Amino acid sequence: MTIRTRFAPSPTGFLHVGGARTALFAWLQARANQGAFILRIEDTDLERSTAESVQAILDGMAWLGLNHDEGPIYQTHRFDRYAEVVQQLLDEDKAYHCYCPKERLELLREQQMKDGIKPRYDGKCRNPGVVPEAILPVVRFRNPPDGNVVFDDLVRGSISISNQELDDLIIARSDGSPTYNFTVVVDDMDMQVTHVIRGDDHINNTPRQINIYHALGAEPPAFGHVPMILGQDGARLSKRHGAVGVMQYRDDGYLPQALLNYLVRLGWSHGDQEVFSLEEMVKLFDIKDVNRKASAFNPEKLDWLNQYYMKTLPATDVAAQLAWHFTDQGINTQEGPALEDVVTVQAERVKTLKEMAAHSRVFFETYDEFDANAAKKHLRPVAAESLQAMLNNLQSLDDWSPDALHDVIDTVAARLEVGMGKVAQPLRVALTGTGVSPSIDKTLWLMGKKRSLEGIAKALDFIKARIAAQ
RNA sequence: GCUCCCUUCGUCUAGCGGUCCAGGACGCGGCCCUCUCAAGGCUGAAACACGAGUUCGAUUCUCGUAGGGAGCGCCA
Repeated sequence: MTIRTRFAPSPTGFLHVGGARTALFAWLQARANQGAFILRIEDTDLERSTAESVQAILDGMAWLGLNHDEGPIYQTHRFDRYAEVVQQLLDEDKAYHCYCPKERLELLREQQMKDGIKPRYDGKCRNPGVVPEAILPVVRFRNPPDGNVVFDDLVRGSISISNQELDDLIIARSDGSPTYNFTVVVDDMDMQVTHVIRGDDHINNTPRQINIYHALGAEPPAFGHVPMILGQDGARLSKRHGAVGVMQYRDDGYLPQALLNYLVRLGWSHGDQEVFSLEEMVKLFDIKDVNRKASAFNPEKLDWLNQYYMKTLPATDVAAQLAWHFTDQGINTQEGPALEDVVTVQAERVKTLKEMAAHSRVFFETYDEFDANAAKKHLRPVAAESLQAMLNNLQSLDDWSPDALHDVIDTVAARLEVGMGKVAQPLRVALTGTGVSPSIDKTLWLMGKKRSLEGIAKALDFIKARIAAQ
């Protein structure tokens, strides 16, 4: 049997990390078994669904690279089908019209809560009675009155609930529109979904959905309920609480590879392995290895993975993503070092691409003035000699490579009989205006000959002015 | 309130009755390296929620307790 999974978000906001991880697990379950992955948009809530949200979800999935084989299928396009199945259930007396006004239901709920029992519909309209004229009925599913629903959850094992806990849920509203628990079943059945992988907030819905499958004469799929993701404070992550959209991670400078790797390790493991490419995940993933416990989102570990991928992915791939951030920060990279070279030297000193772009601005734009503290500390009169020596030696250097540049610095330091630091720090300030940059040879290299010489000259002027002012 | 689910270092996790005075990773501390910042290497502190069973032996099995989460909608 071909494995078929689906991701079925409702378009009421962006794709957040919790949803993204659920999608990833469903996607992996399909890919790991040469199955099919279906994307379905559950937009039956006309009030809250928006086209922008649909687009945001599509964008998020595309950025992560979680491609689907079928869909996106919109539930709003399937209303005829749902109506047909509702009618079928009605005809077979597996569903019935309910005329109970909302007010009565309210009261019932309150009373039941007060009596310490689980609130549920009391079945007043189960048996046909007088049909009130002024009320548009809803359709309720006739849930089995007794027995247990038992299913073997792929991640949690056996779960059992008594039918007496379940009530006759509404499957069609008074305006005829179908409701969630019903449409999922019809869709998963029609789309021949074999493995339903979703958040564990759906565990309680599963038994009633299983009953609907049975009423429809269909075999229920296998269910795998993955745990929630918690915020750093341990509270559930949701659109309203701390969850940011996956596209926000793009904007913040994270690589999709890093986010995917981080997400997959939240709740899933393969021994002690921490780093997984998407290919490896596909090869090693098994829904049975997913944890039962909710896990807290830990930004530091994401940072670590992000840096890891910036360091280890081909520099050209990283550079392609980095370009977006330069543009985003208004940095023109036409004149200056190749972006791959920037990646190569900066990857080990920043956590995100956003930082990388910000810290690399100096390689593309001349700084305005020296950082006061750095200049005060390093652009002292004593530095003039080494800066002048560097200027002289650099002017005649044709091979502007890190190795050659390194030799020049060594030579100057040796001749002046000073340590590397005495030469490097003033030079660093001269080149970048600050006391912090990549190793000095790499900084020179990225800066390029012309701007390096300009910077040194500027620093020498600064020192002269300083001496004159004394 | 009722029902279902969950419980190993701060965090993510390994563990599937003896191999565990519990292993890895992030983070944190120390040392080394060092031209700044990093990166890297070595190293340290840090956990089986609690209580009963079962067993020769429980982190691992069972049951309670406590704590946490979810659901109980004409939302999905």
